[in-house]
Amino acid sequence: MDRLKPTSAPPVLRSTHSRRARRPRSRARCGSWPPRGRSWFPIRPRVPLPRSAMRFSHALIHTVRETPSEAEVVSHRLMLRAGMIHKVAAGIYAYLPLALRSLTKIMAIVREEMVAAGAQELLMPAVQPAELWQQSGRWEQYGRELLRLHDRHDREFCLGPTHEEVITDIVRAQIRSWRQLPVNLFQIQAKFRDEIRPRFGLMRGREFIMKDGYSFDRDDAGASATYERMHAAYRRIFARCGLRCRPVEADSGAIGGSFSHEFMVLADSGEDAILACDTCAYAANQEKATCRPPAPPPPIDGPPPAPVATPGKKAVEEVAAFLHAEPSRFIKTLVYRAGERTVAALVRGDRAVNEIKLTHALGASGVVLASDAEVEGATGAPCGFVGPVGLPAGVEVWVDREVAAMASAISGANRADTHVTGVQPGRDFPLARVADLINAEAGDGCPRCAGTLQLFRGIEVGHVFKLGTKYSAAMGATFLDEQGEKIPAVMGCYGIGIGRTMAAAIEQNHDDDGILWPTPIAPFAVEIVLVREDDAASLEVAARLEEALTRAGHEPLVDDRAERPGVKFKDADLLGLPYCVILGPRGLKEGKVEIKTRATGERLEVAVDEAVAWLTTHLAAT
RNA sequence: CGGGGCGUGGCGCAGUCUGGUAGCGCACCUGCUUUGGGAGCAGGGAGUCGGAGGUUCAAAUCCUCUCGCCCCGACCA
Repeated sequence: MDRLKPTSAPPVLRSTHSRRARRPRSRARCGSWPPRGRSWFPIRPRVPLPRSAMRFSHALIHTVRETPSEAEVVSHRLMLRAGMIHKVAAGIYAYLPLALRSLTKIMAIVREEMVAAGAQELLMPAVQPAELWQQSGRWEQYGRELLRLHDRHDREFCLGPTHEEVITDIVRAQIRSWRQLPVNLFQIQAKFRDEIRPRFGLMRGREFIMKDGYSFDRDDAGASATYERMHAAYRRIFARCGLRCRPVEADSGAIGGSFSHEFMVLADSGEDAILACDTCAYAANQEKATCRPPAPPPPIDGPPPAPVATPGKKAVEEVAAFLHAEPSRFIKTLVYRAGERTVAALVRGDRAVNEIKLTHALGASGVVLASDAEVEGATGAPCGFVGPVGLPAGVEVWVDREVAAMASAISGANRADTHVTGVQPGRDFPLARVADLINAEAGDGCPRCAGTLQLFRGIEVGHVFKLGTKYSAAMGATFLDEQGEKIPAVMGCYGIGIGRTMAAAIEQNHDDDGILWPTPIAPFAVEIVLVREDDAASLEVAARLEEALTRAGHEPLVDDRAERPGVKFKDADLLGLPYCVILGPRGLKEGKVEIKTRATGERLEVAVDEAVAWLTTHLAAT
């Protein structure tokens, strides 16, 4: 501020913040006036560009050349470099103007499709009373991910990680009769989940913007129809956002329920593993995916199990190498604690236990791998030498389907430094509890057809659940049916991570230079690079183009900064708007501008007067 | 919560082992030159070295405690 000495230019003359524009182009041209020091005699452009959000020189867009060290994935890195987001705390971000423009477009698409599919928008509070969560039973179930607060009267609240409780509270107060159903309600709002480890920028934040929708139907058939309608709407939403995405069958997780699909954007940086058939449409999250069940074993009648010394060999790999046998010939016995129960899970030596499947099989709320001491206490054998033959009665034995189908296997002997060979499931230990307990892997057979499963990584951008009556029954969201009978509504719930969708779009659409925005969700449609922003003729054309494009509904961003052209080109590539109009004295001499298509790098020269029409045609096509 | 790492101008880092003038690059400000793919020269502003104790004549540096952030794992959208 103290720099504004009498010699500096009066503010009124700062028609633009362009450094060059507010000082004489050339000292020589001005002779020796002013004699020395700062110029107070700026040349104004003939067509001054007023301050505007669409002028780079005044927009809050601060690009950086260096990659911030915290960014691990490309979307995070590019969003930081392009000045789209600002971290306020771990997993908590401010959305700067550029990001918000894109988010707003995604939200508009979501709204359109949700409304078209029969849903109504509402807005619920972010802060929710503990009471509602106690009614659904989730106050206890939901762990520390639920951020709990106390108000000044010491009453308990939480920050909403999701809104089943509140929506059910609303509907039970509003809905009395079957005539009012079905209803389908959604909101777009900031959610808060106190993630153990937020990471990857907007991909897994603690606060995040989510579209969450909830449907209430009279019966299961109605709920299924709504589910299908939402499923279809989601496909349209993600397609319109320019995402290549695939619905996969999913585990319904803590929200509870019976049937669910996740919408996965395929990306190497994805946190979820997906198995998809190479032949049919089967695709599922690895948490849920099954593979083709094994063929029943040929009947054999081998000798009884024989102990074999395996000193110090604990891991399957070690024992397998020691005995010169394939890991797939082993039975791996993993001891879990599920509440008060002690469970032995038997899987083939080359397989990994899927704890979610095990939890479901047990009907438990969760399982934890037992500690070494617990293992030894329960089985009498040190960890690494536990096996199914001769386990104490207190241990509940669960057998994977593949193990049940093994003709003869090697397992721990329940004695230190010893394994047994020739173990025959069914003969040497009971097959009372058999289930699918393993992670399906790439190369496994498809459960639906003769195809083979392949492994992909994906980012979950949307999730649809059929909830059933879990919340409506617990919280009394009932209505009277045609027979005058009071029954709970059948619910569904439908989420879309808005910020995550934007991040996923960048994951899927970028190159070494920056983002390649899909047109429908690009913050602006076109960037006009003023090669020489101090050139009056260029400014005049830029102003005309900007106005015409705006009138045509195209939202241009004009880079009028007093930077060298190279800087502007690099930033244009980084921001990645679909089209870039390069406007400089060189082309203007022939009445032309250059239009660059960001995604392909194609450039062509068009007459100034044709640029708007060209862009209109091409923007409409994408 | 377990394991690992990092906190030094807005950003990226050096300096810490071996205590002694806080430094570099980018960004920012000023001037001049330059101007179609991240310019050059000159000048300048900006840092309680995450915080609190302690040791010492002297602490970014050594010790103790604490807070924050990042990565791997378990958890989850």
